[in-house]
Amino acid sequence: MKCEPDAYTIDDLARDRRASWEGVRNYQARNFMRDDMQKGDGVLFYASNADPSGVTGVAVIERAGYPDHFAWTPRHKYFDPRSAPDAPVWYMVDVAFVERFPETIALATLKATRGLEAMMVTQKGSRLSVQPVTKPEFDTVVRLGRRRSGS
DNA sequence: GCCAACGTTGGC
DNA sequence: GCCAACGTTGGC
Repeated sequence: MKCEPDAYTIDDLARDRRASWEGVRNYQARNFMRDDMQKGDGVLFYASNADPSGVTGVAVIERAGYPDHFAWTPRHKYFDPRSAPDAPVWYMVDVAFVERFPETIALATLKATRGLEAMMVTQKGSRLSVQPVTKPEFDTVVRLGRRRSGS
């Protein structure tokens, strides 16, 4: 799951311990949250538009997809008149903090790592803010994150 | 700040 | 339903 550091970081999540992931306004990303993400699923926290951009830590799905009520909150920045309580258009999940990597695993590192060639985020033009990750990919990235800590 | 890639909108 | 115009994302 991607987020720009200006908006939210893994450190923010470490402090808050839990956060709702509202504001996703892309249908494909919504479908992943609404249909596929289950409580207990691992999450790679990705800082986009960062220096460097990359995976900064791990979270876990704390609550599976549910309607993004900010979409029907007038004057909220995520308001969308197409969505309504009886016919929600947008969905969100809740995530909980798991761990923060000592160093960002930069996108360039992900691209250079064997086993991540097919990972969505390493593909050109990969803009989706919520992307599926396979178990082997997840494990490979977590291993990278921990290796850099010397642990 | 540039700009390629991509998604969405809307005229026809 | 096509597709040009436009807006956004996000790496660099």
